[in-house]
Amino acid sequence: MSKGKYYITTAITYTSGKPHIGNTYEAVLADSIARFKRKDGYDVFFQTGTDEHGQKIEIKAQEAGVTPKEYVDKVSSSIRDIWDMMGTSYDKFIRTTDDYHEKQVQKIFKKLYDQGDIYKGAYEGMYCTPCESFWTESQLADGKCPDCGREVRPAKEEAYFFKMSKYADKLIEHINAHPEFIQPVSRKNEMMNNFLLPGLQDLCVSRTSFQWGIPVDFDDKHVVYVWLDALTNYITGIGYECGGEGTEQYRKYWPADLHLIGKDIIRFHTIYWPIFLMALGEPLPKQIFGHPWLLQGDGKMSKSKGNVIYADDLVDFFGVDAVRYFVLHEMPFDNDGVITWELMVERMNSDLANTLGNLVNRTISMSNKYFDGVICDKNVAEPVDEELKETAVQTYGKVCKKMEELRVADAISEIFALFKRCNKYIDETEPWVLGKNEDKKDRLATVLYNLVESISIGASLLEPYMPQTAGKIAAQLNTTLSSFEETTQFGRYPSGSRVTEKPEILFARLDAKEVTEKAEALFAARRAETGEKEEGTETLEEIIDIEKKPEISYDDFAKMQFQVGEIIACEEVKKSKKLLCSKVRVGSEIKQIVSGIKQHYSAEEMVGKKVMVLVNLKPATLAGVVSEGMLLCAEDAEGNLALMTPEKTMPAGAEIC
RNA sequence: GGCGAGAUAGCUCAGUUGGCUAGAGCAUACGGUUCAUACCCGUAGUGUCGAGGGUUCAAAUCCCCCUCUCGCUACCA
Repeated sequence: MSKGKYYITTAITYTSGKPHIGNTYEAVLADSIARFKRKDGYDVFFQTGTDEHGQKIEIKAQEAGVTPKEYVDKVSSSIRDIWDMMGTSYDKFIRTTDDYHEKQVQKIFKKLYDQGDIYKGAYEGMYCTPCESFWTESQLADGKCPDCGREVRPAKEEAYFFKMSKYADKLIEHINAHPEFIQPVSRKNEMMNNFLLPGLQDLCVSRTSFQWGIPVDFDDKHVVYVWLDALTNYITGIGYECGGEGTEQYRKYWPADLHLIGKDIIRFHTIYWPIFLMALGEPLPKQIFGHPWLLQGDGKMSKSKGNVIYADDLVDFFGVDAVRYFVLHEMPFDNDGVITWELMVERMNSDLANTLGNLVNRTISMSNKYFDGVICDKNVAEPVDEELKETAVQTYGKVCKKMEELRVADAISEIFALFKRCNKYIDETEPWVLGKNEDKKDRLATVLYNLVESISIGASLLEPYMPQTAGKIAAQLNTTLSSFEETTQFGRYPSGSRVTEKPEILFARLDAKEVTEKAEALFAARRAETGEKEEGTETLEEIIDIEKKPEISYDDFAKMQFQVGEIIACEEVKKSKKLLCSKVRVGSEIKQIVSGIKQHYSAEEMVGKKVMVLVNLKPATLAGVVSEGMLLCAEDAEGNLALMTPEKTMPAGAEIC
């Protein structure tokens, strides 16, 4: 009976805050695949969960005045609530703070250390004691400190590293031998060309800069790097035991058949994760699919704009299944999808309300009108019936084919093609004409039977994607949903059954303008709310935390000379995407300074600005152009830059101290 | 700068190994119908298939070059 096991995972969601619709999309996509496979006869295990360690969470908890654990408990359960609301049928919701997970991660770390794959090394390579600075190999000048020219030595700041290079060749081989391993294939090239072929750097797999992580049990100053922690959830969640056989469940389900992840974390899943597994001697997952993103159409989503769309907003407006339909349908295979309120309404009206909802409604209405709701197959067939029946019984095969390639949107379209065919069938058979002629009663009954049966088949196929709706349709038709196998036979609907008297509207038509206005009001309210909070607590917008650097002495600071500079000319650096070359007057001197800010400032608008310049920086050549200093900028979390300018008018050359 | 993807109807996109008047959905217009949630069915479209050149009996499809967009990556003092 069973077609075998199928283990599918989503990425685990980071518990730093409420997930937006993009995260939810992944859960719904995985869910529809899991439900499809389950119904298709596979023994499915679907795992999702939350990733709960790291510095960001430590800081967020501190801000909120709670312990990290209290913080993640709250966020994790809210994420789980959203997944539940969306009807995701996960078999396991793992949290990286679960004790069995933490224990296994510690064991894994120890094992890798004992077998020499993880070694204790120095972070950032070279250290110059007088300057108290770390330098990477590439920063060194003739093997010496670029600052003072003195000898450097390996750093004292210790950290654990993983020997990535040891397994690189094996991984390259594997990827080449299994073209389906990384999906979509375009991602495969990126990984190969940018990381694997040039040679992998060893990965630092421990941190000492914060506490909120899994401690390295034999060296408790260190916590395990979040990715090593997070990735292993895929095995710990189903019972992996380091150094042992693992549970029966583990032996049954591993390796995973599909890791569904966002395209932004492909690198971790296609390089680091397989290498960790190789080191552990475990088989590699069969496929990693980096899905595209769901973007908001009108400008980027941001909390400060107050226009972030959350799953529960959409559910309030449209209902769970409509949202599931939308995210699944609107997401193409390898391009990013767009979400706007207008598009939501359009899909809602044309596909859900008109094509599907109205079809069910009109069919039931006619059944009630002509036969008091009793559906009987009188077997008065006509040639037109054949085409409908054929479409109905063949849909499963078409859906299946699309699902094999993970083309979920296309699979759903196939089902809707059946519903459209039903509408056409009504037009062809003209039941209202048959209804006027007593001799045609039996023909009319047959037509309605065919319709009800076709709709039942469609609903059964729709179940993995829109489970609630499928159930509602079946209930209105007073039947139960069929297995996939059964949808390939026409005529399973029990003749003589009675459909509901009063069909409930499945999807109400919506007015785009009203919805947009309502959404705008919601956002305005939200902005007002965050605005109040800002005033009340003095926390403005988003705060950003960056990695802390070691304390420096005043002498260190005094070495740097900052002055106000006036930009008197500026042009683009031809060969570069990001560089602008400015002529900056600093006192009586004119310096040429190259800066990576082309994406934020045009050459024209640079001219005339008074900016903060680090003037005594050693000159360097960038993209073939000499740069004799540095323009200072502030940078936000998205990488937007703002030049630092004096708050009052100051002459070029004024010292900044 | 390196690697890669893409540019097709107003919009979102399909077009397998080059082959007959280039397609689908939505939106638009017109016609039909009335069971139904002003719904459904049909018809009609418009396209220099990004620009230019080449191979071929034949190119949206292959080759060259150009422009633009996007992704990853490097640089971003």
